[in-house]
Amino acid sequence: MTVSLRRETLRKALIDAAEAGISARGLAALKARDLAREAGCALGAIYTVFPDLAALAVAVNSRTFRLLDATLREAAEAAMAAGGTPRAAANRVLIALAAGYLDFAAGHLARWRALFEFRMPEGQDMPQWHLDEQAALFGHLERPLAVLQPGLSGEERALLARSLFSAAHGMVLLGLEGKIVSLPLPYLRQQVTMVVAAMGRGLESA
Amino acid sequence: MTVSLRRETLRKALIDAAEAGISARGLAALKARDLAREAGCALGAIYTVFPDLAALAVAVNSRTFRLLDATLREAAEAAMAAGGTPRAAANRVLIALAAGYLDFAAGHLARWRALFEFRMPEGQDMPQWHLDEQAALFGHLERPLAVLQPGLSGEERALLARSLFSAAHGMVLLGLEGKIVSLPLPYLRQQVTMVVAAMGRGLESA
DNA sequence: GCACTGTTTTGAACGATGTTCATTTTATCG
DNA sequence: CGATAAAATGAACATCGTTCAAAACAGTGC
Repeated sequence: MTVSLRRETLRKALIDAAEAGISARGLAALKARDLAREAGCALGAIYTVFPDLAALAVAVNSRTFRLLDATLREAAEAAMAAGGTPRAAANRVLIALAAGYLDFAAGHLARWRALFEFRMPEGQDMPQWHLDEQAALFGHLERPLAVLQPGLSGEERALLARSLFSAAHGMVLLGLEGKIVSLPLPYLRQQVTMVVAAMGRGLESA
Repeated sequence: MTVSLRRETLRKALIDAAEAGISARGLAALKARDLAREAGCALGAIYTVFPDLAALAVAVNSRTFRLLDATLREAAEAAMAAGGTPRAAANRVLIALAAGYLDFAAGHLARWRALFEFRMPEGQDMPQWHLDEQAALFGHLERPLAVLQPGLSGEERALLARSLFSAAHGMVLLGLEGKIVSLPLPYLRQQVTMVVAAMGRGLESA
């Protein structure tokens, strides 16, 4: 009992330290010895709680996904609440989701990058529960799409949601890539909303 | 004279070995000792030709960018040659570029991934000539966009080209991500062309 | 208290890695 | 050929993630 409590405490301390390190210096700076020092434990103690550093990185990414999920949910609800026709609201939600995604990425740059930079070590693959967390993000898009494209089957809608998310993700990714040469955030946001709006119009006139 | 020839030979042998290694086992498997063995040189010899392994990775990526550039040019020309109105041709070119990009990524998966997985070591940044190679890809999109959106300024068109490329890149990236859960290529190609076509329609009706 | 036993924690040690640089080899020239 | 400069070499170093024999600890019976 006390034992597992101690382990749980250490687990949290390690995730906290890893999250802080990633936020400050990026995923590549996740070093076992730094973590042990930061969390106040022995080097080997890390491996009594996580099988390896990859599992710790997944734990951090899982936190980030949950935060992103909450952020997108909030953005969608705010856009939905503004009234208007269902189609207008749905279009607003799509744009709000894209803009919200961009703002999240820009506002938590290092942690957001870690979501996609991270690769499982050779031979292992992502735990299913983490893949599910990722897939859940697409769900935010499916609701407005159901309004805009009521003729689509559930599977078709899921595919389209995935594609739209991916397109927005690409714009955010390449838009934030170079810290120096990249666009100022407001211009980038304008581009993202413009393209998403164009996709919305194009889909309606399909 | 003979000296610089020998260096040039070694340089090519190293890039060849690195390219083969990346193609077969990914960017993460770029190991100095493997390269030296493969290229038939001493470990230290690598550092007489490249300042570090990052520079070697950039050399490989540069090759890949040139190959991608040629592939996209070919795809655009083929789509252009099919005739029809200028607008129809331009729309075809946009779709052909997206599909061509997808096929390139799927057909040279590991090398294509290396283009975007690679990060410069702390403190250094990408050589400008390599950034230029990347930016040149957007140029392929600017020509059809000039037809579809003649009212745009050069800068606006460049921005839009960048955004459209980024959107397509995102779809390809996430579409090819999971080796297991990912879509079969034909379905993915259909999604990409569908979304790109929708963006084209949406932009026309802006 | 103490001895015995099983569990948990620890950090030195291991194997890999990128990079350096004293040493060795090779080339050049008088 | 001998002397000197240039180039190539690979052992050595610093830094990783990870392991595991040893030490510290916790419980139990007497």
